[in-house]
Amino acid sequence: MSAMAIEEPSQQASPDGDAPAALVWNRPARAPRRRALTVHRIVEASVALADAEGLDALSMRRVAAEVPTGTTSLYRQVASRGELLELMTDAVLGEVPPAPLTGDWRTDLHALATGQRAALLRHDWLGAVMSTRPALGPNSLRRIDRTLAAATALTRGDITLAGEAVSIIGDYVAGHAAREVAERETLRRTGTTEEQWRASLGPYLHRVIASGEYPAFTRRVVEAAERSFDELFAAGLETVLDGLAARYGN
Amino acid sequence: MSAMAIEEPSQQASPDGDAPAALVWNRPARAPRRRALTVHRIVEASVALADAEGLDALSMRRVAAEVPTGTTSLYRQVASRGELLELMTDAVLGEVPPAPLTGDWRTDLHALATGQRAALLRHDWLGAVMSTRPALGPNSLRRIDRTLAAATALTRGDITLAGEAVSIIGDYVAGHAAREVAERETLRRTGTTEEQWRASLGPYLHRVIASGEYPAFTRRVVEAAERSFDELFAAGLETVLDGLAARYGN
DNA sequence: AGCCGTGTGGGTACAGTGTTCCCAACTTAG
DNA sequence: CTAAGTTGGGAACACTGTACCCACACGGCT
Repeated sequence: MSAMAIEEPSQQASPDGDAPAALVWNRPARAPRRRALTVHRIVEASVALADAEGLDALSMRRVAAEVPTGTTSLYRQVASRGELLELMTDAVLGEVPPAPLTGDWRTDLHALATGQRAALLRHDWLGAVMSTRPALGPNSLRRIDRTLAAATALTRGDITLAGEAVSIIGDYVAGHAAREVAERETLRRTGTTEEQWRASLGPYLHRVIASGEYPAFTRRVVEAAERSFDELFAAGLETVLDGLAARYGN
Repeated sequence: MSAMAIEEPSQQASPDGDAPAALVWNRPARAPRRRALTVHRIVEASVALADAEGLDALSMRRVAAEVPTGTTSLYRQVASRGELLELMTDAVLGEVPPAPLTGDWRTDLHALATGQRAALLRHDWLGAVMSTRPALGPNSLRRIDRTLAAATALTRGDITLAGEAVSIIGDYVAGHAAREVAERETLRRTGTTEEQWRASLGPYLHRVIASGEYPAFTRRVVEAAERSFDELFAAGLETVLDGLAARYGN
């Protein structure tokens, strides 16, 4: 995201010793000196790759090819693929820092939840990683901290109750995003568009409906109005916030 | 679960033709005739294996070894590993059929949500699978149908709103269970007990706290009372149901 | 009674995975 | 100009899912 200007650690940087600079730049053909292999560069390439092709495509060899570097050179910067996933998680959680709190718990929790959802949708692998290993990096902690602070305004200072509230919101957001991402993932995996997928489901759905064993489901499929994920999330989040207000709040 | 008694399709079963039965049982050493390889047996073994050793251990070769049969014989009953996962999902969703509805939406939705959570906790791989591919098997549909029916009592017959409500509850349940399972999974992966894990986190947590950048998180760690997952789920579910009551209800 | 087509079980092979061990090459210090 | 040491990367190992193909046992026919 932030274009970090990487300084070349060349001889010019040395404070004294007027070396013949012109000659330095005329070095063999060795390229302008390969940038050092850093965790940052590895994580950046990994996030781009996972965004574009999914977690399955994120093999160490593919990452190395994208950086580019040798496969096993990665292991000098990163202990394992798992650790790389953790670094990626924290990196993307830091892309958009949480806005400063307004003091109104409902506004603040709404904004934080929406931001979390945005991150989960922007990187569809994020949910899968976070539901496997706990996110403990600084960016993750910052988000948790701000959310707790916002919830404390709701629970009138009770930190235990604030923790409960944060868990409840977090669980809902994670669950909702997971379902939305699952649908995308299915389309990608089967390589179909939404219409094609729906069409391929058609015959089976008809049999299900014809069986008469699922009357409510049938009504749902036949009668119910279509709801977008955005609408559903908006409704769900309001519902949860209403519940929290009733339970803890004023 | 249900101990299905599988009939041996031996020659004895053939109605006529008094074959010399004694000789049949004295066949080479070919065993008393191997049970036929069925999807059922494969799924059963797969569920057991995934429960015991996790999804990562569920390779086709391991499954075949457990059944037992040859690896590639599995592909005659099951098209791919993905399809096997779908079959496993529906199998475990059918283990405990949903109780008949009482008519009180709150009681019914509570029971259905609790049952769903129980399934997700009983098989810790279930959440990961369901958040990758949509569950469309008969047992899954039955659960969805019953939940929709229960929610329809809340929304006074509006099936669109009932669909919303079901999504919201489902998302919360899935999110909560995912977090609980993630913790278990982490312990298993690192091969530590909860205390060991906490201890290994200690130094890092102290640095985090000492940094002073996460005041609310620090309060949470230092002051907040411990909440079990069961307590949290109970509180969260009540909160969501409260919210639904306020939004749709009477 | 003998035979033959059919379908089931399974071995081999291929392209890929994460990771460890080791070595070569380049940079810097003296 | 040499010595030390850090960094990059190749080869190998024990795995993975799955396509292809081949034996073999059984049911129905002649």
